[in-house]
Amino acid sequence: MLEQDILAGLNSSQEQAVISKAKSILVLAGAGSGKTRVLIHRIAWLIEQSIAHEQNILAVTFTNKASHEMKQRASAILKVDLTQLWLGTFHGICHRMLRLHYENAGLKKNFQIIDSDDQLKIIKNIITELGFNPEFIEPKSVAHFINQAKDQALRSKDTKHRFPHRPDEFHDIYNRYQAHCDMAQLIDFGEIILRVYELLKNNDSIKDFYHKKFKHVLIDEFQDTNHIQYEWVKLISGKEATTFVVGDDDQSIYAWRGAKSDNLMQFKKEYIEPELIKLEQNYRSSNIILQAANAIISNNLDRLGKNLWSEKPEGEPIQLFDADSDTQEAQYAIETIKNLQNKGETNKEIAILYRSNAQSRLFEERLIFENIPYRIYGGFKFFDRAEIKDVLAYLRLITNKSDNQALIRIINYPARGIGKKALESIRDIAQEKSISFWDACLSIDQSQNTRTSSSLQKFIELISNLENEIASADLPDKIKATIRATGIQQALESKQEFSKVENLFELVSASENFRIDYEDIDIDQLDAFLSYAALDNGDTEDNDNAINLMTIHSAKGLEFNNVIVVGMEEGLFPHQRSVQELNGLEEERRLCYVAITRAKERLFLSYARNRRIFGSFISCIPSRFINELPIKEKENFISLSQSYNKPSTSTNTTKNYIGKQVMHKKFGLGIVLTAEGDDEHARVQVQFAEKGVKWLVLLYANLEIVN
DNA sequence: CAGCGACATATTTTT
DNA sequence: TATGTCGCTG
Repeated sequence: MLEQDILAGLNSSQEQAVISKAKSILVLAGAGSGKTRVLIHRIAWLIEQSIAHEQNILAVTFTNKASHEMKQRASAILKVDLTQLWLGTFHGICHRMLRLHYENAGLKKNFQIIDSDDQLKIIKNIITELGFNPEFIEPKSVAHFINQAKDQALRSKDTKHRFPHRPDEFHDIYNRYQAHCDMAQLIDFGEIILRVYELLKNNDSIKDFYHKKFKHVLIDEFQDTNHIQYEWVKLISGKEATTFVVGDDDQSIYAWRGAKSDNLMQFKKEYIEPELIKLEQNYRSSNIILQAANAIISNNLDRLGKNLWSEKPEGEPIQLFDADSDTQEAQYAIETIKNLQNKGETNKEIAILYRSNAQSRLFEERLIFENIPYRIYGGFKFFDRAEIKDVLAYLRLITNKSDNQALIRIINYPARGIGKKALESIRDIAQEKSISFWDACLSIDQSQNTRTSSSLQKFIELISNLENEIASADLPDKIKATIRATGIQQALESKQEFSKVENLFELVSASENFRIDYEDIDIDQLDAFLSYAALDNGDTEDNDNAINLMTIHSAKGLEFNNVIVVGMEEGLFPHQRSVQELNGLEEERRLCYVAITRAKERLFLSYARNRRIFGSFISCIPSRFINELPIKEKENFISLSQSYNKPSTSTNTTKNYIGKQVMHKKFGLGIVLTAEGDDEHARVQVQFAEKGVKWLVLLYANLEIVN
């Protein structure tokens, strides 16, 4: 492989980033500017030029998808299998480190990862145990509190003075929750990072090991890192390491989850003279689309500043559709799709993007009606399906008898006569003797001779026999045996739930394809698979040619020839609740920026004047983001509107004002937000550009409709 | 212990 | 509207 091949086709900024020899490098990469490419090519460059061996490189992403893609593309360029390269998600990398140093991290070899579902269940149990009222101490708030604390590297002993406004119960539950997880050898998502953070902080020899190992640390989507991830990056990079971070503050859309795009600035301040490289040439979108994106995002004040440009032609105008109703909007989307199909566009190059999941329904209905294949992203994850979790719970219990959560899940599924009462007494015994639920089961079994105890006896035998049976079997056989011996398959079949049975066999084939990536880890195949199930959503690349439906959040990182952004209305997008949050509006605007920049060739925007929300119709006004578009340049936009229901003329006139731009002699230019009343009582609420929001009686106000 | 009706609840969710 | 959770009853 020649040097030119790795650098071929890169623009000068991209090349600068790829070959930079600075100690710390901050790449501000605009949407569609080839950021993934730069990361991949830099890894290839470092290896190819023998600047670093692959085992001396650490590359971190946020999603499994991104890390898979990077690994694949990097090894394609180098034409080698990059087995020694540490490339993965924050959680994947940290999990690997915990497996390597489990003892130093205070864990046993068979520790397991729990998802947010399990976490919530444990918290609920603890709230009940402590006798708190879940009406006041909401399990979800507590979960959020705990996760937030862990994201800031805070243990329960620290939270009391850091969050003094929180009720004492929160701190107590956190304390108890962590004790429970430690006992059961379970770690939640936040814990994966926190444990490694503490491990590196407190164990110099392990830290030194990684400082010697990793000479190049590369982080993707840096704007999405939270506090502890940022600190983790600092900890794992030694004095000799080069730190290379890539991010885009304009695409920070996870601030509500604790992501701090400020970390980009922080990096600039904290690292010694980082080389700042901006990737501003966009290769993705037509110029008209790019100009629209730039216009939107320029309304944000909190920006590092970047101006995307493109050598691409203007391209096709953006279509703006003014729909009477949400159903008409759906109809519009379908017509648009059909037109695109007639132009030869394939379905997988068409996406419908919306702000919230509930909006997908109408589009689905129309697509089904028209027999157009579609795919919804971000819905159910394979490993989250109940039947899958049931099978895995059996295996979790077998591999780790102190996993109470797993036991609770399956002790009576399929039903075997161990009800609530029996479980209560198990819980009591476990609490009293400070033992696991499993050990509690064993102790009950010995002491009594009742109906429940014979059911328990059978349960214990089932688990023990299964454990023996699969002890030396390979992974797929372990799963097959579990499906069969536990009666899960039978239970589903008798309920005619055949698609769930199919999923069970999909689980078997998932295990057949599973292999442990890490040779350096001494880990049981089953433990590895269970962790994989917790950390990977099991999404498989599917190649069927279907229309893509997803939220804007899940569209980040993707691109399509044709993008239809629907529901561009005040209250929906920007979402009502975000407008009230601190900096919420700017995040919504970034979301809008992300939505627009997904489009390569054609962009369609639509809003509905009336929408059914929670059962009742409400009237809506177009999103402020529509007004922020450079619509004056008419040739760049096609505005479409169809009125099926002609508004009646004399009465009911206020409705015609909603959303319109109006001119008032005293107050100047404004936009009508809502209206009420008829005839001489008709009033409108106007948001004036300079004078704020006012209610005006139409009869006297002398409003002039501008557009 | 399953099944039903009452009741609240209703952004976004990389791991 | 639609979905999930809770508590009571058969």
